[in-house]
Amino acid sequence: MASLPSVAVNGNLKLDQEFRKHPTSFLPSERSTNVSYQKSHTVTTLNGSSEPKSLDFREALSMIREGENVESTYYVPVLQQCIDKNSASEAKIVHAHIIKTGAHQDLFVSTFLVNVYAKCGNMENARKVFDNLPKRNVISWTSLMTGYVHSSQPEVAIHVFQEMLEAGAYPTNYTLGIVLNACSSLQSVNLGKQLHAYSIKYQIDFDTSIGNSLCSLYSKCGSLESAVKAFKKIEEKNVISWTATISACGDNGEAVRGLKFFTEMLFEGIEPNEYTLTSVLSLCCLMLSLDVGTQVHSLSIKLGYELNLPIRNSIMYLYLKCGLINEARELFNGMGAISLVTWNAMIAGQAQIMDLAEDDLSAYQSGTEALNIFLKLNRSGLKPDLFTFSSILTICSGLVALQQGEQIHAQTIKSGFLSDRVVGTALVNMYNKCGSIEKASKAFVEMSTRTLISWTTMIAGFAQHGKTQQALQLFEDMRIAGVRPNQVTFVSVLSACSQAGMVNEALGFFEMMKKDYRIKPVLDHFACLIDMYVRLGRLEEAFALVKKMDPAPNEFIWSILVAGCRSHGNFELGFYAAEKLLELKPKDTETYVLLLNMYLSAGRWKDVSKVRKMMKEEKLGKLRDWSWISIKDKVFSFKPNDKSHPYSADTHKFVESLIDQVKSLGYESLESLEVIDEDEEQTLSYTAYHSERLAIAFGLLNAPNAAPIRVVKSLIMCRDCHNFVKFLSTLTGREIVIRDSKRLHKFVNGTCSCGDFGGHL
DNA sequence: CTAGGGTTAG
Repeated sequence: MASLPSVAVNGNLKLDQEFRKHPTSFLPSERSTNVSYQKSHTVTTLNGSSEPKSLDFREALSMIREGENVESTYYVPVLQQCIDKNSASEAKIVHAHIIKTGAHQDLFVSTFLVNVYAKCGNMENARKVFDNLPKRNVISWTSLMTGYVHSSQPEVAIHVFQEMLEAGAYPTNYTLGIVLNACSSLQSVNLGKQLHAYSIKYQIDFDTSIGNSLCSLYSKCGSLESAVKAFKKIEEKNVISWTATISACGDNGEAVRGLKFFTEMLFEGIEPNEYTLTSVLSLCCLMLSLDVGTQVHSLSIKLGYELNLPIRNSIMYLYLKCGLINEARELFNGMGAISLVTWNAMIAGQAQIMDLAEDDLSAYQSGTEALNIFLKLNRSGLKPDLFTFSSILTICSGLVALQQGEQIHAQTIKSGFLSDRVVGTALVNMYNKCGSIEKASKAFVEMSTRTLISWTTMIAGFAQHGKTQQALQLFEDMRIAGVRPNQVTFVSVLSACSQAGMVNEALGFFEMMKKDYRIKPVLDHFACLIDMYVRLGRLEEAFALVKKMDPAPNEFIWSILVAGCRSHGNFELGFYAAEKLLELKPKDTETYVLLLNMYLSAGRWKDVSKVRKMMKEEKLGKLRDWSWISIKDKVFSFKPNDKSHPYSADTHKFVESLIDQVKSLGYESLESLEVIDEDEEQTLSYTAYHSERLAIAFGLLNAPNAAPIRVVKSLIMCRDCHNFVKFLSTLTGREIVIRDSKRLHKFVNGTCSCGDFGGHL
């Protein structure tokens, strides 16, 4: 198929001229004759009864003998079976038989054959048969288009539509529905709107199949209101109409509204089918509502869908989203037949759990679990698809598992899924999160097309790596490319400015966001600005902004201030902020640790012991210092002063010797005031064996020479360790990447990408 | 008409 002129997708099809030739094709009478053609064609079966009988297709074929008086309709039930079984290979056998008996001369049979190949996804054969048709009619055109839409070639479908109009064929309501579906896949609102306009003009916008397609078209293009309008216009709403509307709400994040439609539908006495139920379950995922999910589950069992795979997949995913890992796993193990979607849901669910995990240990566990599932999937014989790859790359990002990530990168190239924009973006993010900005930008540059999220990811990557100029340049490039930044993009842009202390630029972008893009600032934007002032020690300005900001400051904002005031020694403001923090986030370990550190810094020892006592009384959990490093395929984890490993003696000794060596470069160990681990009731913890030091030392001893060291840490790095690692990077000439609970640190030659911000260290 | 995917911040 020749490449499609771009005008067909984005521009004007000159529908008016084409349709004006045949305006009557939209009239209901015309429509019904078209539709009835297919349905009224009587199915005469071999035994003469008018009831179609279920037969094995080979058996059926053997009864149609060459040379005998072949009725073309003999083939109908046989071909129908191919469709039901979705078997293109069986269709080929029947096709061969048809040619032998000469039945391919029959227009009805060959038209049906186009439909069979299209439905079974063999578009080459569908097109071949179509091209050899003695005569084309609306059914063969529409069958061909349906096939292209279902085999993810919507642009070809639209091209076929164009051909059809040029050939002077009459589109039916069903044809228009299919073209609208193609528009949805292409996100081509323009063409969709043209078709909509014509359906209004010829007064068929109330038609069920057109309305259904319009509803999902507008939904996919992000316009829920238009989708609902299209739905309301439909005179005879069927299950599909309701389902389309419910999933439109889900796709646009309005789960509650979707549920309302669902209850309304039940009230109207329309029975939901498997599609409806899966859509409703995905609403439950959005709302994290296990409660509603369980009710829907019971309803689906009542309606006979207990063993339905899509529904089971949805339930399993819901369990994972709600953190019920064991229930999900039980369901997973108990499922006889599973599909790729099942695997994907399992992997994506782990990514979700990882994201929501309270502590790094459980995040790490679900990450490794996901990697295991991915391995099993690869062994199962099924081929991972674009969904699998984007999820598993996200898992690698979370684990800072560069080696696995690189292997998967290779796999995406081989399988061809790297061309997918979401997979490409996930890859860029993986390299970002693993501290490999060069590979990230290479992956970004190599993408053939990019989405807003791709640009944002790359900008964030530069920002995280302290490459402010590149981040801002890319932001310009993005605007020049005509991509409209969103709220998230501006968070990254502002944080880039914040790191570099570029106050005027930051304020400029903040104004640009509000005025030029009409994006309402959210807490995150203010957090960046406040963070910027705090870094520069301009606490008064930070406070001024906090006072007048809208929305009102949350606990994050206050904790930035507390930490900032402490590191700049402004205790008066610091205690004020701490009070606010305590109001918003009481009974929280992190809050108390911040407070404790502040008292320690201020030398208020009585308050220190008071806070400690309170922490005990409140039975607050402890912050656990924990780091891990992955070397080849194995992961090694470290606790502070960890003596549990068989190799720990060597590692400890090595840390001591490293400390001695960096001292000659000018390192002085600070007395750390941070309370990292309360396990041993120490007043001040001994920083020499903070977990990341052990992990780094272990990496230096065991990873290949000159390879970068990558460590993940469960807490924020303390100032002393941060300083230590800077010296270490000079000493060893190695790149050391540490991702702590707040940010990424990439140490090269004595400097860190985080810009040495002391506020939270 | 259906289930599963990518971005930010402290």
